[in-house]
Amino acid sequence: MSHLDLFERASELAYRSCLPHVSIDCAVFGFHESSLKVLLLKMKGFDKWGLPGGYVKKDENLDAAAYRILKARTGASNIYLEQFRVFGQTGRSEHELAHWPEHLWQKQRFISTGYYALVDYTTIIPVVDRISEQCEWKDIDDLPDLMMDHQDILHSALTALRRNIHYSPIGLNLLPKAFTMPQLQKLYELILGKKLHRGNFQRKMHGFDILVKEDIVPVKTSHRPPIYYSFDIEKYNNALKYGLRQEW
Amino acid sequence: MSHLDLFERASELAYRSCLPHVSIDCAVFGFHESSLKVLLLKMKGFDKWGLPGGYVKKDENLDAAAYRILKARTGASNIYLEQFRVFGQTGRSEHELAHWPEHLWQKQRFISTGYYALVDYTTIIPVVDRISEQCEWKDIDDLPDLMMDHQDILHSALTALRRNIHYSPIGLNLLPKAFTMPQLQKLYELILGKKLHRGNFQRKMHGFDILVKEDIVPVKTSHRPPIYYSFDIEKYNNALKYGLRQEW
DNA sequence: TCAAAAGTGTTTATTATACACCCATGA
DNA sequence: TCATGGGTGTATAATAAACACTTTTGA
Repeated sequence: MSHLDLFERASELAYRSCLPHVSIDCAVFGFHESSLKVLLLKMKGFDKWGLPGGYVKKDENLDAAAYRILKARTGASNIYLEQFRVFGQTGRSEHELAHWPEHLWQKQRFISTGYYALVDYTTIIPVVDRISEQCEWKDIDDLPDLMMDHQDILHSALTALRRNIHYSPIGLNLLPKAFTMPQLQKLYELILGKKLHRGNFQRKMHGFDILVKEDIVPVKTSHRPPIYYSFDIEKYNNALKYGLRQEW
Repeated sequence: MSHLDLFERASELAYRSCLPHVSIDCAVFGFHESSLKVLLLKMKGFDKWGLPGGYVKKDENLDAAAYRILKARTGASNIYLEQFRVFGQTGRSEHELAHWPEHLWQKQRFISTGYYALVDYTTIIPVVDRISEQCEWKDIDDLPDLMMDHQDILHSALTALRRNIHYSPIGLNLLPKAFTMPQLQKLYELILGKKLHRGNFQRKMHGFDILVKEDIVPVKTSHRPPIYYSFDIEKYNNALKYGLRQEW
């Protein structure tokens, strides 16, 4: 089946079941090997990458649609999602879809709600579906060309994430269940975009009283193995209500 | 003409010129007589109040629509607007419009983008249009019953405003061109929801170096008349980039 | 003389930021 | 012995928060 046929099919389906003019775009963040990653996909027939997204069923809550879209794309449920901005400029997709036939659903003007998602990199399996040919993690510092206004959306998501760092359980959602102090620090440094003082960071984190030591056999190293921690979720959430203190 | 006839007319017009399923709701804040006000209106045929809102023309940017809606409602252009959240639950308006005929535009499901606006109370003239019978400032601490989920939206707007207080030029937009230090302090106290220490507040504000003394003949008082200030807009905006320091 | 406004001085507590050590661990 | 991680002590600077006092102004 040609790419266009695929999109024709998707178009018909969407006309029947989804709200016109309303869409969702998601910036899915993950943390791996000391860097921040974002889940991108390449649609068949496009040479640029894009954020995963989709449409809202006529009878579906907006948030529920975002969950559904991400579940299909990552296999994971219970994903941490945060709405951060609406993108409603006219002509957002005009240039990109110039060669498509007018009657296609995708050619409509869309008002897109941007969500960012925080996921545990290790538990996600990027899913390539019928209309995409690749779905991969890309390093935030080494992004490919993005389609439409997805560059803006992603940048806006990162800014929102940074602003929310003291009010969102980013550690809980971006790290594996058990993690080390250097990992946690690195994550904060990446999001805040600056180096933090190791000793003070450690003291501060322990001061919040949200970390629990885990008995985990460390991987073999040629030096002292790190201690593994997990979050005391209740205490974590409680601490977040007041904000984990700002500034660094 | 009956209320329903009016809405029928509006409905037809909207079907022709607006994007279906997409709407805007605005929380317009003003400051007057030591209290925070919000602009509410009462639609004909309803006994509850609501936030001003409207729809997006097929060829209009989302932000532009919000400006247009507010300009029509207040007569003011150059209004400070900030998008803060999307409200996309199903059945948001179901209960309220239960008795309306199904074919009306207004009976659709709407995904509504919430904006908050900061305006100078003294320069605004609330406009009653064809479909509303009242448009008035209401005290934030003494609100009437609100229709649909407008209570939520308003609450959410206030929270957003509070979070942005150090990053938005709230003084510039909520106060008249010339204002006094006690007014400015009162405004901060209202938004933050707590008393601030007068001496420290004054010192801090002067420390930001964003205030300019104005030569204004003070109103007659039986005590020392206050000094009038205005903002040095350039310095104000510059200071906001780094945030006007948090916490108080 | 009073009430509201303006302006400063000062103290205390808290926090951020740095620097400097110490020790532990496993190849 | 080295590299990395874990932990702590301490000193300084900056800031928040509180209290107090003085002065100004116009009725």
